[in-house]
Amino acid sequence: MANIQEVAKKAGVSVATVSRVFNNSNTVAKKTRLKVEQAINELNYEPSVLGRNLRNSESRLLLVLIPSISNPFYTEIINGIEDTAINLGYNILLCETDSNPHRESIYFNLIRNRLADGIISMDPSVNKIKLVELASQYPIVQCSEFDEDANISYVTINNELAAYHAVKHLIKIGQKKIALINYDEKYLFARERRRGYVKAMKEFDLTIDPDWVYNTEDLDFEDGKRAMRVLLDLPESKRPTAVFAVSDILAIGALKEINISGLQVPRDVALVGFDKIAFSNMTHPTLTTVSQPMYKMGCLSANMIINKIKGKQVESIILDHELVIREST
Amino acid sequence: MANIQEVAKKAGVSVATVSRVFNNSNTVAKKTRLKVEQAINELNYEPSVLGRNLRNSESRLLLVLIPSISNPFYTEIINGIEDTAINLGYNILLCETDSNPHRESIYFNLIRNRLADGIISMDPSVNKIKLVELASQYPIVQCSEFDEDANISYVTINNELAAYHAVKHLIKIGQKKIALINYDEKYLFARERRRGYVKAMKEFDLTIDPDWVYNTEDLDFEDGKRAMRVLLDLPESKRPTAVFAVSDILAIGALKEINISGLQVPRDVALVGFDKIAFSNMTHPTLTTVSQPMYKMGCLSANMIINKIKGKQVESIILDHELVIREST
DNA sequence: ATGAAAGCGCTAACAG
DNA sequence: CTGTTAGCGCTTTCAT
Repeated sequence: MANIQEVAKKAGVSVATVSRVFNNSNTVAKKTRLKVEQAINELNYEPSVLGRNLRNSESRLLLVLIPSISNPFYTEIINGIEDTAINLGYNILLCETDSNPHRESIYFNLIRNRLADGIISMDPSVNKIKLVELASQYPIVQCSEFDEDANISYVTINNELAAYHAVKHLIKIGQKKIALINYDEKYLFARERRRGYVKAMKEFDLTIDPDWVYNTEDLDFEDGKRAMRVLLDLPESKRPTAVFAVSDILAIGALKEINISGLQVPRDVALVGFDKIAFSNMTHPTLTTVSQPMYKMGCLSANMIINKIKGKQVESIILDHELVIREST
Repeated sequence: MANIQEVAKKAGVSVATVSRVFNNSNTVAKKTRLKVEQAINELNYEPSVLGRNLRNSESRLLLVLIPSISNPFYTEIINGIEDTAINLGYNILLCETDSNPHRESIYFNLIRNRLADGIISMDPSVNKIKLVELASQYPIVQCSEFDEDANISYVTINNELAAYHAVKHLIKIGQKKIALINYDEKYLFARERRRGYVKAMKEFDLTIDPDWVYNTEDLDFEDGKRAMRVLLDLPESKRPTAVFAVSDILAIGALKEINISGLQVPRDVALVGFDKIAFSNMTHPTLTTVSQPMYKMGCLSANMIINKIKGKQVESIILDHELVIREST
C-alpha cells in the first residue's frame, strides 16, 4: 500500500501538499490539487491513521465499557453511541468487562496507552476508585449507571421516579400485594428503584411485607426464576399477586417460573419489567415494562465524551422514561 | 503522561534500554533493569501503543464484522473471539454493518488505514466482491457464514447435516407434515439448511408440500410470526404439525403466533429452532434447537486470523453441531 | 501556493 | 550489556 511519499513523488509535489489535499486545506492551487488527486487515485492511497494519530496524539477511538455484551439492554445504547461516533469521525472499541477487575484494568490501560481518546462507562460494577482516578487525567463519561459523588458527568434517567410509576400502575389496576424483585443494592440504580417502589406503596397506604422484597445476585434469567420461586412458596396469605422486577430479564425469568407453576399472567400474578428489551415483546404474554430512551442515551453519551475530549465543558443529563403497558398487567 | 524519554532521563539510561526493559529483552543487567523499573513506577509510565504501532506497522486491533449487535447468536462467538484475542495481545473493534454497504465500506477502510491488522467477517450480507478484493491484500477470515468460492479461510459448521438432524428428529417423534421457515436463500446457510430439510424428508419418503416452505426477508421475531401465520392459515388438510425454523428468533416468533392462535406447543405444533441462543431456554415451552459451538467458533476464528496476520498458513475448519432436545418437541 | 524539515513515541539495527 | 541513531507516516510550522 502506497504511503504519502510515493504519492508526493508521483504527483511531483511535496508530502506537505499531499497532506494538505487530504485535509482539505484551501491553500492548494486547483491545478496542484488535481495532480495530487490523480496520483492518489492511481496509487489507491489511503492515509495511515497510525501516522496521523501519533502526530496528533489522538486515536479517534472511544472505549465503551459494558459488563456483558449479551445483555440486550446495552445493544440499543451502543447503536446510538456508534451512529453518533461514526458521524463525528470516531470509532468505538467495545469492551466487555464481565465485571472482572483484571479485564477492567486491561481496558483502562488502553486509554493510558493512548489507544483510546475517551471512555464511556456503562459498567455498574466498575471500580469507582480507579474510575475517579482515571477521570482526573482522561475524558470519561458515565451512561445509565453512575457514581453519585464521583463528579464525572453522566447520562441517565430518574430511576426512582420510573420505579414509582411502574408500581403506581400496578396499584391503579387494583393490586395490593406487590413484590419487588430487585438487584443487589450495592448498585445505585437498585437502591433508587427500591425507593420508588417504597414511595408508591406508602403513598397508597399499602404495607410492605419484608418477604416481598427479594434481591438477586445477578441480573440473569435464572435469578428471576429463583426469586419468583421464593415468592410463590410464601404461605397463601402472604403470596404476592403482582411483581415489579427491576429488569426485563428478571421479569422473564419470573414469568417462566409462574408458568411452570401452572399459574397465569396476569390473571394470577401481574408482572412489570424494566428496560423494554426486544425480548420483552416476544414473551407470551408480552411484558409491561419501563422504557428508557436507550438509543438517545447512547447518542448523548457519545456527544458528551467527544465534547469532553475536545476540551469543552459538559453537563450531566437526566432523560425521561416511559411506562409501556402490555399484556402482563 | 510521561514518555519514554523522560523515563530514560530519570533512570540515567538511553531510551533503547527503557524499551528493552519493557519488552522483556534479557540483555539488560539486573541493576539497570531495577533502576529503569523504579523510574517507570515513579513516573507512572505506560508506553504509547501509537508509537509502537507506527514503528512496527501493526495496530494489534482486529475488526469483527457483524450485521447486528442485537442478534444474540453473535454474542457467544464474540466472547470467544475476545477472550482469545486478549490472550494473544490483540483487541477487537466490533463493527456493526447493519447490512449497510456504506457502513461496511467505512469499516473496510479501517484496515486500509492500518488501524486494524485483520478482519473476522461474520456478515452474511457482506459485499463478496469487495471482500475478496480486500482479502488479496489483507488478512481476512470468515466465521459462520462464508463464500464458497472466495478462497478465504473460514470456521463454520455443516449446515446441511445440522438441518438434516433437526428434521430427522421431528420425523422420529412421528411428525409427517413438517414445514420449514427459512431465511432468504441468497444466503448460503439458508440454501444448505433447506437441502438438509429436503434430504431428511426424502429419506423417509415424506412429500413436501410447496406451501410448507416459507422464506423470510429478515431474521427477526416479526418474520417468524408472519411465517407461522401463513402456515397456520393453510387449509386444515395441509396445515403442518411441525416446524423447523432456521433460527431461534424465527422459532420464537412462530411460537408466539402459535400461542396467539390458542394452539399449544408441542401438542398441536412441534417446533425446532437453530442456534441455541440464551433466550431459547427462556420461552415456555423451552425450545428444541441445534447448538453450534459458538464460543469455540470464536476462539478458532481469532486464532486463525492472528496466525494469518503472522504470515502462517491456515486451514478452514468445520465444527460439529449438536441437537438439543427440549420441551418444544 | 508550495516545500523543507522537525518531530510525535517507539523499536531495532548497529556499534562499541 | 548499553548507547546512538534511523525511521515508521503523518501534520504543521516556518520560509520562500
